[in-house]
Amino acid sequence: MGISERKKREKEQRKNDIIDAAEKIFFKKGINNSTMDEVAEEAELSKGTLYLYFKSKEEIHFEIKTRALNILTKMFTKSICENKTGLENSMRIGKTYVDFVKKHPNYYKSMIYFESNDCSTCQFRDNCENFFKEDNPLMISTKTISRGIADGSIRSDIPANVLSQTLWAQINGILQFISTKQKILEFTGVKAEDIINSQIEIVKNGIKNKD
Amino acid sequence: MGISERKKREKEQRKNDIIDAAEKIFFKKGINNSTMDEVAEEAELSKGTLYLYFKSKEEIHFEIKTRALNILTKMFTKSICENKTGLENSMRIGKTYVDFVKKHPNYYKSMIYFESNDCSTCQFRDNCENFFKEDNPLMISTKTISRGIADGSIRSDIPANVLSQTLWAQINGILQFISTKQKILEFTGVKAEDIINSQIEIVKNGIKNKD
DNA sequence: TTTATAATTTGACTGTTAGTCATTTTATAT
DNA sequence: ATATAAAATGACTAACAGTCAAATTATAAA
Repeated sequence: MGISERKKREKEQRKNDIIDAAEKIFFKKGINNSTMDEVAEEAELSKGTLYLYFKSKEEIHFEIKTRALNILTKMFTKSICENKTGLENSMRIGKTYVDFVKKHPNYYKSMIYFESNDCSTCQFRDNCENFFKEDNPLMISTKTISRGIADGSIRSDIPANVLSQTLWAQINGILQFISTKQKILEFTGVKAEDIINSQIEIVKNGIKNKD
Repeated sequence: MGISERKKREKEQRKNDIIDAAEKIFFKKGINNSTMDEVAEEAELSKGTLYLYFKSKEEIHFEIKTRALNILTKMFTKSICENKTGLENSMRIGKTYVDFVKKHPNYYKSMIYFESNDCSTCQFRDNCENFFKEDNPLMISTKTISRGIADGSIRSDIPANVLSQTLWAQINGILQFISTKQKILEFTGVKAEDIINSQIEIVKNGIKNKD
């Protein structure tokens, strides 16, 4: 039946409209200074309606984070060149993540917002949930590293998934530092760029194969 | 005059008692599920009194974070051996941080709680404030790396403060990953220990001098 | 077209909690 | 014993996430 299909589509559309509205508000004022009433007004809906589509404010924010991860996943995928080594592609992925943060600082913020809660205590949905889907940044990184080990460009004494998670954790730490500790950078006269370059240097030397 | 000195001492003592009480409550239930009324009850004071000693709930939490950083600073200081190379001491510092997280998981959580807000938008006090004091973990790390560059154990092409901040950011990322992404570890069959060892391997190879 | 039914939306309302402040209690000085 | 200053109180306010009975709108049937 065509009507129920249309309704489903409309429902999905409305969900997206709400996320759009929330994005505008959250990105402008920060999630903690944004109210559901403001989101409702931006979406031209009543507050009650928001709760027909989402269980909570946090869930809306989770959806924004999911958008962020989807963008990042696509960028990772694009950054891989088939004719380059695994090591080179791994480095390219890292640089792509840096580009992502520069290009989408608000999406990045929505990602790190969740990082302070551990998944075991998360209320409604899982902090890690997005990483059990087939396509996600960590998975892409792991595959790339596997290829790097296979093609001999990356050291083989650390399993690909361990190495991948280590690098993922590292780069997250680096990006979080740069994004949240501008004052330390200023105070010590260090440029974000310096940290990035230093990170690249360390990783390159740290993971390359030395046969 | 003895009385005003005693009063100052008592005031300091009371502040500490309040932080103690808040610690008990926050560590048991998590800061977001703890109320100021609960803290007041634990401290055997009225809620109003809490606000004579602290401007806000967040400020109390900030004090807990400061305690955490003080403990970590002491542990870092202790872990340094004068008769070891700068490289060895840098690695020891990293391992000490891991020990800290194992020994004081709640203090560690109180540290990462602040990491999602960037300093520029912080309301009352600065996310980075603790790092402008003479003694702090990052400063100790920088000094150690400087010595490592001087004694020839650490590569000299990256300035000590840049390298130090890079490693600090890295290890924070690693520890945050391990603390908050247990489900990913489980799902992929990776042990926290594996990540740590992998990190150690990468850093050692990444920063050692190769004359 | 009219009426009945189902789906969707509304916004006033509730409960919770951070933070305030006029009043009371306690400590010090005279 | 009295006056004054310091410290503590807890009832109160404001803000806001989330709810739900009632109203509105869309679809189906007569």
